[in-house]
Amino acid sequence: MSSIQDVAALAKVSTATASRALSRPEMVADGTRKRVMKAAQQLGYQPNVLARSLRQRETRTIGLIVADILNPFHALLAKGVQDTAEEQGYVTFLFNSDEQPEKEARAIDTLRGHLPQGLIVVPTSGTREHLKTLPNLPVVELDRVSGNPQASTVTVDNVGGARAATDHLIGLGHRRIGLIVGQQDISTAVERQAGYHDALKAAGLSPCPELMRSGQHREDDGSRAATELLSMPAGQRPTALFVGNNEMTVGAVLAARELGLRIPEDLSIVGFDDSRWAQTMLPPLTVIAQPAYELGVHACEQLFGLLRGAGRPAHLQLSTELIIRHSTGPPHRS
Amino acid sequence: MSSIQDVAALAKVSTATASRALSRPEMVADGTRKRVMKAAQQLGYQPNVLARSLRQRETRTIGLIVADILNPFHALLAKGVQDTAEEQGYVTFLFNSDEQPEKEARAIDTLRGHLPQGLIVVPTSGTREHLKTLPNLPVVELDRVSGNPQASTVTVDNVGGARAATDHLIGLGHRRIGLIVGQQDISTAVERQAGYHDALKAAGLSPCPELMRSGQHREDDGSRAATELLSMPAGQRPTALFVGNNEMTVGAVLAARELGLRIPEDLSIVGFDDSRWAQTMLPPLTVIAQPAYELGVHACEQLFGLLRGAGRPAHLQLSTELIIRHSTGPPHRS
DNA sequence: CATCTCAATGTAATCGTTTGCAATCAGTTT
DNA sequence: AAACTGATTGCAAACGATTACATTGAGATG
Repeated sequence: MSSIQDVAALAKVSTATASRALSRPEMVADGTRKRVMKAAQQLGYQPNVLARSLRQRETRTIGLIVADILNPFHALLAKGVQDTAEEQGYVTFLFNSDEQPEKEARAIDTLRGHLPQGLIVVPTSGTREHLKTLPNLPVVELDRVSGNPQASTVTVDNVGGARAATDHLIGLGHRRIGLIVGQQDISTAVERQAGYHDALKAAGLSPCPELMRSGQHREDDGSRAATELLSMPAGQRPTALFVGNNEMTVGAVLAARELGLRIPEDLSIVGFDDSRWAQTMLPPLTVIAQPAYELGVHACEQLFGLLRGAGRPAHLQLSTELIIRHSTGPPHRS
Repeated sequence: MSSIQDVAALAKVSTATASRALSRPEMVADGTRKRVMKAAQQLGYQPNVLARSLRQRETRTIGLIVADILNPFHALLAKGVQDTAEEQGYVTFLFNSDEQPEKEARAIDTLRGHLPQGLIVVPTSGTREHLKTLPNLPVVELDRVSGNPQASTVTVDNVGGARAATDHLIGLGHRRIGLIVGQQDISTAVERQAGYHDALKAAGLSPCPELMRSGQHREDDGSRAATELLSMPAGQRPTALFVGNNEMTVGAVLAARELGLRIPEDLSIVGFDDSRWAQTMLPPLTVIAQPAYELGVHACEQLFGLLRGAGRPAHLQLSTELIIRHSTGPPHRS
């Protein structure tokens, strides 16, 4: 790799002038600038980002930690962030916490040494604690919130979404509606459960703990929870399920199939988060859709706001949309 | 952020000693080492990777460019690479080419300035050209090959996989077997087409151009191609399809449904690449499964081999596996 | 006791940029 | 002609680490 020294030598100027010719063209005489440009071109010169960042104390990188890159929702978040960052000339360091606080801690530690100028994180239960090692870094929490008062947040209206899902089921005539959500230490699970509660109460139904399950976010937790709920005796078994995230929804659908329940005749299902899987499964799934890519974009924009010195943390909430497909219908008489 | 200067000052030693205490403990007296360690601890010292890399001319980072992070296959590749790199203390810069050579060129340019020690890339048609700007960088091509003689490659046995898929269909009694693959400038598409050819020839069937379609890798290209093939008059219409990648397979399945064809009664389908979607669609899809995560792991290991100076490029080919589910069956008499 | 050895530490150069400050020089202005 | 201006350019100091080389001093050796 050729350095700016080489360029300067070839153009017969000092490194200072070479540097200025490339990054502050207006400070340099026309002829000189052209000579330097040409030299740079000839040598295929590419500035060494490390040296530049070191000197300028500005790396033009941001960190991004998602909880599960294999989950299409998170992949979309990541793409939204990364595309937006790139537009602004920023490079994204992408890490995966795999929902494990320890892995997240490691990612944060690694990140620290690379001096990102900001961090976007889909928090786990450990995030609030881990972020204390980065006291002055602008942080945006994405999709979930950790309770850290310093951080900006970009989320969806989980309560409203869950409420809409549950209302939809109630409107179809369901009275025993099961709930399956993720871990109780993740904000989205709690909020979606709250929306479910609200809807039941508003309809004069009393939330019943036996119909509610929570677990990890994984497919098999969803499948286990659904199997439990659906194995209840006929009169007590829920006639509909609201499942709080896409992975668990897959599990729930498979469990229902396993038990020979027809959807929607024997069981209605609403999932949270749309996906191609939801669109193409049979029957196509009724869902609460989230603007995943836009969440990522907005998180990144929020972060750039903070970088430009928009002092106080902001909280942006996007809305969700109920998409009615064919996995929901009136309950079977039983 | 505190620097090694701060640590040195607090421990009352020179920066040289502080540095040694932290990275070459054996060179430093016990007592001093402890003092330095403690000081580092107290200040929450984290070495500045930029400065270190600049001095050591070794960044401990690698670049990874995948073609489509939203495609679960690529997400798995990425995870395999990243997990493996992390184990070795390397950080991965992940970029997305979105199958566009220009985006890939930009990614490579950005990467250059960050001085990665190696690059893993899922090539597009432009890769061979773009890599010329990085003449001395160890490169591993993943999943596809660009024809660059410098690069190591980690791929699957596409010819064999496609042959197995086609043989399976032939074995079931199909004679008019349609082929849908990606762009002809991507090695995997070409190889899978070759495998399909081989199988037909070996069975004494003559490959028929009207039954073969290629397009971009996207779902709608698959759907368009399938619609064309399946709209042929009854006697000419293929009774089975072999589709060369996961995205296009989705499109093909949806097109078949759209046309009211039952799978596998009216149409058998074999896809390339297994996925959750393939497992859970109805009926579950017969596929050629690829070890996606392992591909990523091996690519990373190959790269580390090159970094440690294993001079010549190596070529690793993993095998695929035919998984017979329920999307394939004997042809309907017609 | 002089000398040698070797472990422990310090001094200062280095990596490749950017940038504050000083120097140069041509063209005005007085 | 002296002094001033302002546009170009160069010199050298940073940024924060690592490391070649020099220094120190304590114990071993003759």
